[in-house]
Amino acid sequence: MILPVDFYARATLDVARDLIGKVLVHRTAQGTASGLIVEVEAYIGEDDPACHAAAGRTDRNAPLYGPPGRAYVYLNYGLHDMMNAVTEDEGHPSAVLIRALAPLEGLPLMRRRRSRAPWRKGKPAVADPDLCKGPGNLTRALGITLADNRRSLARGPLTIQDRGIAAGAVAWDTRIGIRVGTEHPWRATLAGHRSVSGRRP
DNA sequence: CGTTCGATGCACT
DNA sequence: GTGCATCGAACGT
Repeated sequence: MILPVDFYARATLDVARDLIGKVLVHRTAQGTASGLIVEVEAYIGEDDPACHAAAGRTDRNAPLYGPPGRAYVYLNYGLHDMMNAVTEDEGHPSAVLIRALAPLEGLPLMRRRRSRAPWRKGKPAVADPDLCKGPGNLTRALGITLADNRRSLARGPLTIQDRGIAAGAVAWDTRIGIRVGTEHPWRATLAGHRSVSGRRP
């Protein structure tokens, strides 16, 4: 079942917690790829210094201010596309960053996309549990790009689904990879899962 | 284990 | 011009 817009129109921390164990699916002309969400981070409002809305509204972060249930995709470090799910109500800039998946469907397609990265030329193949480990890696494996920015997650080809998978315990700790706002325990992981990036509580 | 650093594009000052 | 919500390799402990 595809998660409806209502799922996202709630407090961001609740959405983050509930996204653990759901399935991110991307259908493209090359095929379908999907993975179980095992790591997310919440970015909440203009008062959160790590949120892109911290300095107010701009052309780039406008999707954060828009309706919930849309994708907010942006390019980071000139190399990596990051995918967020926009949460809360219009005018309340907040989102959940998808940071890691456990690969489910389309493994050969993911392997092909990962190995196509310029910096992986001539390198050994990525191990299956690592295909979607990290926010830049998962967008590459699923073929998610800036073209998906603002897309509704309630209609294909990019959706998040509830497949009734019984996930384990959710662990909370501080967000990683940021220089400000590190005090908030707004990173949720599927406890101990090996596809989680970085620290693994 | 840990820290450092280059690649790379663009929004923002 | 500066600084990233990164990745992966190189090097130090």
